[in-house]
Parts: sequence; structure tokens; C-alpha cells
Amino acid sequence: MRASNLLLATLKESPSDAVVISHQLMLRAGMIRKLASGLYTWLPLGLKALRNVEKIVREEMEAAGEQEVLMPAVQPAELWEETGRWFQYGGELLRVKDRHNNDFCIGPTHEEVITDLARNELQSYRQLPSNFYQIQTKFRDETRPRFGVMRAREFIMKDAYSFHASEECLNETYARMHQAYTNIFSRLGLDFRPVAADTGSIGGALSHEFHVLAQSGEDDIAFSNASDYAANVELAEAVAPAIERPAPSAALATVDTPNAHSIEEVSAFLNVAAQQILKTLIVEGELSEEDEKAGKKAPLVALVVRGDHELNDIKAEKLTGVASPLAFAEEKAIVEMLGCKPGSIGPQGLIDKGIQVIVDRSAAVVADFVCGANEDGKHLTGANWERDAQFSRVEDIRNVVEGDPSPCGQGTLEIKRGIEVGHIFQLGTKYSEAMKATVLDENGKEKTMIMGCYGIGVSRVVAAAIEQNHDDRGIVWPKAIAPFQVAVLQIDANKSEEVVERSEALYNALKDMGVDVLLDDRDKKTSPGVKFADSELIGVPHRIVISSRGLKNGTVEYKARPDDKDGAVEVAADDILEFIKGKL
RNA sequence: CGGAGCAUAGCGCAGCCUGGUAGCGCAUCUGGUUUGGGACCAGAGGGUCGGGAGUUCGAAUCUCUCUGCUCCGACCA
Repeated sequence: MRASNLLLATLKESPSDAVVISHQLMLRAGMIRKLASGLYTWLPLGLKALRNVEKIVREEMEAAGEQEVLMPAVQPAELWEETGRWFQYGGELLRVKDRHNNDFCIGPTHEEVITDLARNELQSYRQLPSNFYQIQTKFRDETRPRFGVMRAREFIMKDAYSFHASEECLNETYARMHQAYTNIFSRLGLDFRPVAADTGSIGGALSHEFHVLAQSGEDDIAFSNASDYAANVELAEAVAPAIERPAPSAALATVDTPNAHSIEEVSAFLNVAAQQILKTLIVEGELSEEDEKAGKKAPLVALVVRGDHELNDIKAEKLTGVASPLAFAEEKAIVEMLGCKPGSIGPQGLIDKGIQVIVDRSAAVVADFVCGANEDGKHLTGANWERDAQFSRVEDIRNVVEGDPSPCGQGTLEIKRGIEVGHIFQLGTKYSEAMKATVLDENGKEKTMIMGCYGIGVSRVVAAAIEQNHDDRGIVWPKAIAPFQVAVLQIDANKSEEVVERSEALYNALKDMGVDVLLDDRDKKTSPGVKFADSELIGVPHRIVISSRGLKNGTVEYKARPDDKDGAVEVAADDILEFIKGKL
């Protein structure tokens, strides 16, 4: 590609609404432009990087035995009604009507469509397993699109689906896809981790996420420092402390704590460590459909965690008796039931009021603790379970923290930020059962197919790669993603015929070899500094500068990005093609 | 969805408080001088100041309203 023929839309200043570095650099490098919130045009340079990611994904999918298909982005509502997701999916599902007033949605995912295909095309267990993938545009009407293409509403996803006659077969494919994902992210040159994950709204049994490690990530990942255990904090089990609860040693007392509501305030006011304080959170309980129809209010449930711990919403809402999604009780309901505001709540006496008290494992082994007195402006000190307060049961309801013992039994946990770029699930029969996707087994009996699904956020990978690979001059592409492998910069082209001849010859030779090469042949108004800065901003891994100054000595300059230890090197002009071949 | 804020040239911003000819930097175009780190000089083009309504002799500026966008929190490739 010639720079004179490329929309090299680089910017010196970054648009004010870009907060993360990858978004800023993608705009500055002229890779993307925003059309509307969460909607982006991919410019030539960005598209080249995107296609490079797609290429590797395709190669590894083919190697893993997947067949490529392409499904419509627009999907009929009927399919979604069959699985119930037409009603379950919230505002994220963009619903539209066609001219006949029929309901459709813009696909956020394709379980329904692929399952419909499978039930029509697959009749026999002999056709299983069958695996399909596509690389296609998805639309999710995110509440808050942000970070450019990292969390866009419209994005490119590789989604794959597998169909099986047995669990063992699903396990095999799942393991193969796990390996394929590992290959993909390794080849892309990313620092990533597969982690055990929650299955979320897609549903199913087993699930792993693939995370690119980066400070700007939106997920917390817990790792063992002594094994390869890794899990999303959403899921990571907080194991029960190995200690017995000490016997009470302090007398119960009520103390005034004016204006101290948060754990921090109470801790500072009473000079008591946060782990010695228990916080009691009142959430809504489950309401049966009949009671809901009868207009009854949800019962309340108390969740008790140590002051230095955070409630894990996902763990909490999975508990029987707790509403899902998790909803904190309204202040009014709390005042009505307990006679005090949030900030002064304690677990004592709640069971008598018909409120279930669920205690976190760590909070259950604290003795002589501080908690709210269920009276505004007062707290209890020296409180003890059983003697002063009762609980219904003990559960794991908190987020793990750094230093917790690893659930795998080896080592302790560390926590890092990650960007979720891939997610694989064992779906089981959730969709195939709802949509009656069956095959005949060897006995001629109908059998519901077992499914797996496997996603990669292709456009997100591009952003994640930049997030992980940049410096103060711009993007430092992993070689597999770089839109160009080599940049050839012409300096003094208007003064020196030789510069033009040499650079054109090198450009053509590299192009003929199939190398992605950018010839910066922009005219004399483009100063050398601009060419240097642009090649660095867009992150080309290899740069060759051909100038009249160098050619006087019969040399051209080579520089790698990121810098080799020896920086720029002078190479004999006649040898440059061989030299660069060695670098590629 | 809750809270906060923004909307002035392609991009980054000033002007608004205190109403009176719409400005600066980058980018673009023309001419000239430059050419190894985002050049310089001279000139030029580009705006219904997000839309609508109101107050006023007069609104980018004050008021109301709608829309769009961004940020901070709850959700996901």
C-alpha cells in the first residue's frame, strides 16, 4: 500500500471523549471513527488489523474441525419466543418490526438460529458431533457503551456452536476449543489467561473466559500463586476459614455512634479493625408468582459479611430465598421492618421478625464483633453469634480478596484486571430442549442434542492488543496483528531520483513476496518528522528509511518497533532486501 | 436504569458569568521558502454556535423544552 493512496487519517490530538489508551490510539492512528454511541466505522488501517485477527481465528477454527457458516444478523422473534429469551432478554436486545409488522431482533448472539438450523439439518447421531462457526456483526444495546470498540453496541464476534449425542463428546470438543482459543491468543501475541467463569445469562454447566491482562480491564481475575488455578472473582470460591469460632470473651454493650454509618466511619469512630465489624445488608427475597400476583411485597433477607469484605452479587442471587437479580431493599421497607435506617443494622433478632439471616463463611467465625444495634446512631460491641444473634445458615457470599487461600488448596490468591476476549460454555440441552432439536440415536429413539458454544470478541481483541502493547509514541503491534509489517519511508524523494528508485524497488520486491508493506511516498510537503511520527503511531514493526543522506554512503536505515537494543542500524543499500527478509 | 456534565469549523478548545460584527491552535486549499523528528512566511476556504420555543430593539450568551453525546455507578464478547 502506498501512503499517498491510503486514508492515513492520523491525529495529533486525541478526541476528548476517549478515556482508555486503546480508544485514544485507535482514533489517533486513524483506525476507527465514531458514527454514534457504540457504533464505529473501521477505516482502512483498522480494518487491516481486524482482518489479521480474523485470519488467525479462522485458521485455528478450521484446524479444530469447525465449519464456517454465516447467519443473518436479523432474526425472527418466533425463535426467541421458543426459548423464552424474547421475554427474558432486557433492553440489550434490539427489537424491530418489519413492514408487515412482524417482530424481529438484531442478533446479540445466535443460539436460536443455529439450533433451528441444527434441528432441520441434523437427523442422526451419525452426524454428530457437528461444529459450526461464523465471524459476524452482533448488536447489543449496551446501557453504557464505552472505551471505543472495547464495549461497542455493534461489534464483530466469532461465535461457534457444537452439537453432541453425549456428554463425553461435548467434553472432547470443549477441550479442543479450549486449546484452539489458547492457540489463537498465543499466536496473536497477547498476555492472556483462561479462567473459570460464571455462565451468566447464556446458561449452562461449565464455562471458561479468556482474559487479556490489562489494567484497564473491567473484570477482576483471581489467580493462585502456587498452581494454575484462575477464576473470575464473580465465581472464585471464598473457602471457609480453617478456624473454629473463638468463644465469646467480651460482654455485649450498646454504644452511641452518632453519624457513623459506613464500615469506615464505624471503624474509625470505635477504633476497631474492619474485620472485627460485621455489616448486615438487607436484600429482597424470592417471591412466588402467586404472591406477586396477589400484590404481596417481597420478603426481606439479611446478608452478613465482614466489614472488610464485599458482597458478591452473583453468589448471593443464586441462593434459594434470595431474589435474582439481586435487589437491595428499599430504605422505607427497612425502616418499617427494623425501625432503623441502613447504617445501623445488625443481625440480632432478625429471624424473630421473619427475616432469614445468611452469614458469610468468614463472618460466621468472628467473635466479639461490632454490628449495628438496629437503632439509629447506635452499634453493638462485644457481640457474639448464638449468644447474642442467630443466623439461618452459612454460605459463601463474598468476593475473594488478595491473600485468601486458593480454592484449589494450593497457595493464596492474587487479583489482576482482565479484558474478556473469549468465552466458552457447555450449554447442555438448554436451547436444544426448548427448540426440540433432536436426532435419532442408535436405537432409533429421539435424543435431544447436547450443545456447546464458544465466542471471541474479534473487534475487542484489536483494542485489547493495543491496551497491552503501546508506548508514548503510539501503538506497538504484536506482529500477527500489525496492519503493515514493514514501512518504507522516502526522505528527500524530490531531490533524489535514487531515493525514489531504491524505495520503489524495495517496495515492489517486498510486495511480490507477499509482505504487507507501506511505502510512505507522500509528497515533499510531508516532512520527515511527520513520516517518522506516523509510522510509530500506527505501530509498524519494521521501518526502513531511504534518504539521500544515507545513500551518499550507500546505506539505508533500519529500525524495529519496539526498539532493538542497538536502535537504528545502517544497512548497505544493496543488502536491505536480504536484511529485512531475515527480520520477518 | 440512577447520579453528574457537555453540545461553538473535520479535531482540540476560548467566548457565555456581565446580551451588541463568532475567535484561537491543529487539519484543509493557493503561492513561495524549506527537507532526518509532527517546518516557515503570505494569503484563503470552512459556522444556520445541536433542534425548537420564549424573553429582548437585539441571543452563542438569559429561560423553557426536546435531542444527541460523555463521565461515575448497577449489566456483558
